[in-house]
Order: sequence, then structure tokens, then C-alpha cells
Amino acid sequence: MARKPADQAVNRQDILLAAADVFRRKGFHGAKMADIAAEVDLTAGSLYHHFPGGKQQILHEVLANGLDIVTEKVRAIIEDTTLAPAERFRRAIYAHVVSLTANVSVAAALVFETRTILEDDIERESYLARRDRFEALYQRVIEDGIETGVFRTVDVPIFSKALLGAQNWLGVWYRDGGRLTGEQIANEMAEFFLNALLIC
Amino acid sequence: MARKPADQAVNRQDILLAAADVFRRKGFHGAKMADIAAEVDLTAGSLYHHFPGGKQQILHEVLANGLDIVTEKVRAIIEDTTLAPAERFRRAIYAHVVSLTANVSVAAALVFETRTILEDDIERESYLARRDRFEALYQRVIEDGIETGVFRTVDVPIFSKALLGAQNWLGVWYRDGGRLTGEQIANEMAEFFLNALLIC
Amino acid sequence: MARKPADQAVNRQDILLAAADVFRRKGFHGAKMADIAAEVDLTAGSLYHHFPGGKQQILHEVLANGLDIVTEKVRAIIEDTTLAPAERFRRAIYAHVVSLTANVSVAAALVFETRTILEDDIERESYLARRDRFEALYQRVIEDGIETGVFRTVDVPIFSKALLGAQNWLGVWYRDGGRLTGEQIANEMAEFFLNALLIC
Amino acid sequence: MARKPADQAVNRQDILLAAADVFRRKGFHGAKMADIAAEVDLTAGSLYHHFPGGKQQILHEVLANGLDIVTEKVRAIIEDTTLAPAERFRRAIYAHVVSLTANVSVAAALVFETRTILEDDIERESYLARRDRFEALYQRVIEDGIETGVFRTVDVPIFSKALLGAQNWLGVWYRDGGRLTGEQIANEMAEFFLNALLIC
DNA sequence: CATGAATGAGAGTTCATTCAT
DNA sequence: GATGAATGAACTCTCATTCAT
Repeated sequence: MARKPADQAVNRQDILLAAADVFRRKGFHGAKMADIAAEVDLTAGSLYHHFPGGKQQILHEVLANGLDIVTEKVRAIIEDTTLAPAERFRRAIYAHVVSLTANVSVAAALVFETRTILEDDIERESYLARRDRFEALYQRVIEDGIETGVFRTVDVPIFSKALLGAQNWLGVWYRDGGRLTGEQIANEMAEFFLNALLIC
Repeated sequence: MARKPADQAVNRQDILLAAADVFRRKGFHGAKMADIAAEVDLTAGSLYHHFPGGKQQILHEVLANGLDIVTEKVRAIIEDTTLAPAERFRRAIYAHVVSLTANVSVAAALVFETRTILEDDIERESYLARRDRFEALYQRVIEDGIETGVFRTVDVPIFSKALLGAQNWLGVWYRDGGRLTGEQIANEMAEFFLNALLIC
Repeated sequence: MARKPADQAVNRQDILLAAADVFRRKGFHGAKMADIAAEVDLTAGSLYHHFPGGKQQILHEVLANGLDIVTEKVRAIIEDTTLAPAERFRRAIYAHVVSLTANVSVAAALVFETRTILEDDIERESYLARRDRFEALYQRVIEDGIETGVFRTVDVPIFSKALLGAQNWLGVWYRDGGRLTGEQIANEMAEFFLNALLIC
Repeated sequence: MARKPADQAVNRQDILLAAADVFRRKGFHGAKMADIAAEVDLTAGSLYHHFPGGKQQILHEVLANGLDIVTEKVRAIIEDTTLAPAERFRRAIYAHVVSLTANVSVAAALVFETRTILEDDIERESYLARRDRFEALYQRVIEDGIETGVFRTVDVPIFSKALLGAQNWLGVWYRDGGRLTGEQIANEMAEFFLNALLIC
């Protein structure tokens, strides 16, 4: 019954990670509080001590945390205007993909459960706004590249959706221990999309 | 207790389309039989005349049909070896994206509910096999292009996942009546991925 | 689709027999109108042309008919006071058991579904009264035998319940084509209960 | 939403007894989970804590327990070969009938709901096997009596069915507080069937 | 007469949530 | 903090019954 080496206190982070994993496997609606609790050797009722808001709150925090994790480095890179657009673009994709593969469950939650969080109104706006601001980062660097004349003239919104789609899809298929590491995949993906844009 | 005077009979296709739409909006687990029924002016119980297997069966058929719709033309194009790889690739993407945008609900179901169908074992294998065979089509044409020397040497499995991710993501964001038509988006996307591969 | 040789009209008797058989196998509540209908190559709705009162009416008629079939000969025998009590008793049991084995489904319905009919008030009294009158026949002949001094002094109500229990139980275990015929079983049973009563 | 302050916990046995009683009154298919729950001051959903398998599981356990209760003493008596067959036979019937009358609801369930349990395959074999082994006990003691020359030569299988029928029928008609006690009835029944067998 | 489609009431079941211990 | 028992609101699914054709 003791899965955790130190059978000591369970903290909120443990629960959030466990929840993300259960969400990935069964989806939010298919995930039972008891499933999540079992992952951290608790019973369903006990989760309410840590998350009085219940399942909804857990989802909120999984997604909010997830967006932070994934967004953080990418934002820093893209906003670092000391680098050329192409380089910022490449590094952003690399960092983004690495962080998605390093947190597959969270990545999957971002893909599959964003729709779920939108069912209730609170948080909806702020969460969507953050997502849009993140997407805007990519759009900005692409526009920079186009204006600088190093990138082809593409339809930026469509291109950014294609890029995000390719990235988010990692949450669907990537599993640890596959043929390639997250870093290798990140390199490939950065290359693909850079080539799609670069004028040669 | 027998209604529906002569409103024209409701048939299975109507129900499947309605279901795909409800699935897109609420997800499989969030979709109530009553929601689906209401879309075609029936009551929940009546759906069981057409789909004795219930909600599961409806999902099965939505996905199977969906895969058919989306796959059909793409397969024909890619297998038409009278065309050069680059041309087959471009046309395949175009046809694929057009058909996804023409059936957004179905596209969304393919993205979000494939995980759901996998929860139960039956159908699992055959459905997954069909998906894999479809993905293999893209991989083949890319390999052809690489061997012919017109495409860059990329990691084909990763590239195809990126492509499929970008395409499937349409099910998440595309809505009819947006800034661009499905055909315009299809053109853009084909262009992106062709440029990513072409040696210039 | 044609199970009946002459594919002609289905009559009420066919349906009642079919119903008794389905009731025996699945019980009243477990028997679907569609099951009964299928036995006579009809659909559920069609049964309402023959039995506007629906499933309840079918049960009513199965039981009422059944009681008639089983009761008729027994009554004639027991009321024939030209015979000695022991002989009337023996012949009554024989006739009773023969008729139960010749109509197993009906016998089973009498055992299992009498409780069901009692759930609704109408018919309840008259049906119960008929059953009690039938049981009284056996009690009378036993009392006659006791008074005449040929039968032991037994508790008549208990003895008659034991007898009826043994007989009704045939509806549970008897199947056509077993080791013994209905007549052979009838002989054995008559012998058992006669010996239980006769003073030797 | 958590009630039942300190009313003493409800346990599985309470529920099984309540269920047997509801089954006796309404039959398995007619018994609602809410009916059973109400008997022990619970709501329908709460029953699933104690019987995750739901109504089916409750029936399974009612019958299995019931068979145990009824079988236990009878087995001990019949297998006690220090007694003469006639005495074993008499005592077995007595104990059997006493235990049936002391547990009418369970007795009724054994009569009416065995058919129900057989609808699903699991348990079917093991349960039927136990029933058959129990019947074999009676057959053995009767055969012993015949071989010893104290019992008439009867058809043993038919005789045992008649006996069991008479006994099981108690579940149909016996009610506490009637004219005779269970012990009195048990005495009568033992007498009947012994007289039916004894050579005088 | 028969049918197939539809209804609608009801049942079993699930599960997030609560709370006394 | 943790738990187990309990709740109650949904929701899926079943099926007797109705009726236009």
C-alpha cells in the first residue's frame, strides 16, 4: 500500500501531477476522484482537504500550472530581441517541445481538457487570454521574420495554428522511452518549421 | 405515444451528424443522449431503435465514418503513382484539410474522442490499425520524395506526426465562416509543409 | 422467418401458449412483449390487436386458462362420490400430475406468476377464490377418508399444502423427454401420497 | 451529504435480510433498489458501497447464504450414520422445515429466484452443483432405507423431488403467526413422508 | 392485421461531494 | 489530515405501449 518511498505527507503538487496523469489516460470526465486519490495513496474524500474546490479546482490548477511550465521559457526566448527572428523562432520551438515532452501528462491535459475548463464561466476569460497571448508570441516573431525579409510571406495566423497543432499533438502520441528523446524531437520540429519559413 | 406524423423519417446519418456535433461541443462524456436526440427532434430512448448499442455504438460509428470521409480522397491521391511525390503530397494535404474543414465536428471527434473509443477493447485494434495505415500513406509519399532527391532528409515518423498534428488541430480551432475558407486554409497548409520538405 | 407450417393467421391460443413458455423461461417481468411476439412470428405491437389489455391481460388469461386445464378433470373425479375416498384421491392426483406434465409451461406459470397477478387488485379476489376452492377439493376427500377410517388422522391443511407443493414443483423440474413419462410420474406420486395416508 | 450520525452502522447482513424480504414480496424484478434501501434506512445509491455488484450481487448472496442456512443442519443429520435411516430421514425433514419456516423470506427466494440467478452464467454452475449435492443427501438416506428393508421401494429421484417440492412450497404459503408453529409443521411433514416410505 | 418508429416513465448505476468519527 | 459511509443528482438504458402508414 505504500507506493511512495517516504510514506510521509502528500502535497498539492503530488496530487496535481497524479491528476494530470489520470486526466491524460481517462479524460477529465472519465477520471474519478477515487482514481486520482489512489495514485497518491489517499481516498477520494481526502482530496477535499487539499482542494476544497474539488475536481474543477484540480483541473484549473493542472491547466494553469501547465500553461506556466510550457510558456515560461518560450516567452523569455521570444522576447529576447537581441537575437535574430529565425534564431528566436528556432529556440522557442525547441524549448517548447522539450518542455512538452518533459511533461506529457500536462501537455495532454492542455490539449484535451482546455475545452472542459471552458464549460464554466469563471477563469474562462483569463485562461483564454493567457493562451492567446502565448500564441501571439509566436505570431510576433514570425511577423518579425517576414518584415526582416528572412521568412516567406505566409498567413501568420494559419501558420501559427499549424505550428501549435503539431506541438500540442505531442501530448497525444509522445511517450517517454521512445525511439527519440524529447530533445531530438525538439530539434527535428524546429528544423521543419524553420525550413517552412526560411527563404532559401 | 407514437409521434412524428410525417416529418420525414429520421435516419442513422442524421443522428450520427448530430452526435458528432454534440461531441464536438461537449465531449463524449459530457454529451447526453438527450442532447443528441434533441438535435434530431427525438427523445433519448428513441435513439436506441437506431443504435441498440447506445452511446458507445454512436461514437464507434461517428469515428469509423469520420475516418472514412477523411481518408478516402487522400488515399486515392497518394496511391496515384502517376504523379510526382511533391505533387501527390501537396494534393493530399489539400484534400485532407478541405475534408476536415468541411466536416469540423467529425474532425473534432477524431481528435478528442479517439481516446474514448480505446477505453473498450472491441474495435480498438481494427480502428487503430486503420489509423496507422492512413498515417503510413503520408510516410510513404514522403519517403518517395526523399529517395527521389526532391525532399530533404527528415525524420519521417516525426514529420508525419507534426503534419497530422497540424491538420487534426483544425478540429479544435476551425469554424465555418471565418476569415478564410477551408480551401484557402488547405492551400496555405499544403504550401507550408511542402516548403518544409522541398530542397531549394 | 416462417416457423409455423401454415403461415396463416395467428390466434389467441398460439400467443397464450407462447407466452406461457416465455414466462416459464424468463418470468413475467423478465419476459418482453417482443420475446412473446417473436415466438409467433409477430412484432410486439401486433400483440395488442389480440390482447388490448397488454402483458397483464396475457398473464391473466394464461393463468385463468391454466387453472381451468389443471382443475377440470380433478374436480370431476373428486366430486364423483360413487367412488371410495382413497380411489378418488389416487385418481385425482394422477389426473392432476398428468395434466401438469402435459402443460409444463402453464404449470410453471401457475407456480411462479400467481404472485405477479396479485400485484394488481382486479381479478385478485376471484382468482384466489378459485384456487382456494380447488385446494378445498383435496381437503374434502382427505377428510372423507379420515372420517371413513381408511386414512390416518393428519393435519389436513398442512397435508394438502404438502401435496400441492409436491405437485406444483413439477413446474420447476419436469421437462418433456425425461427418464419417465408424465403418466409414470403421476403413478408414483399418487402412490406416495396414498401410502402416506393409508392405515395399514 | 453524509448522514447516519450514530444510528449504528448498517451491515451487509441487514441488507441481505431486507433484500430477501423485498424479494419475497415483489420478486427480484419487481424489487427496486430503493425498496431494499428503504428497509434499512438508506438510499439506493448507498447500497453500492456494500454491494458493488448491485442487485445481482445481492441476489447471489441472498441465495448462497440461504442455501447455507437451510443446508447446514440437514447435512449434519443425514451424514450422521450412527442413526438408522428412518430416524435420519425424519430428523432431516424436521430440521429442514424448521429452518425454512424460521427464514421464510430466504425460503421464498430459494423457490422463486433461483431461476433468476440462472439467467447469468457466472455462479450458475457452482450454485446448481450445491443444490444437486444437497438433493443427493436426501436420495442417499432414502436408498439406505430401501436397502435396509425398512422403506418401500420407491422411485427415489421422483420421491425426493416430491419431498423437496412440499418443503420448498413453504416459502409460498407459510407466514409467521399462523395456526401452527414451524416446529409443529415440521413434525407433521416429517410424519407424512416417513409414513409414505415405511413398510408397515 | 401487421409493422416500425417513437414515446415516456422508470430503474439501475455512477460518482462528486459531505461529514462524523 | 484521513477515512468510510452516505447522499443525491444525473444519466444511460429498457421496454410496454401507441399509432400513422
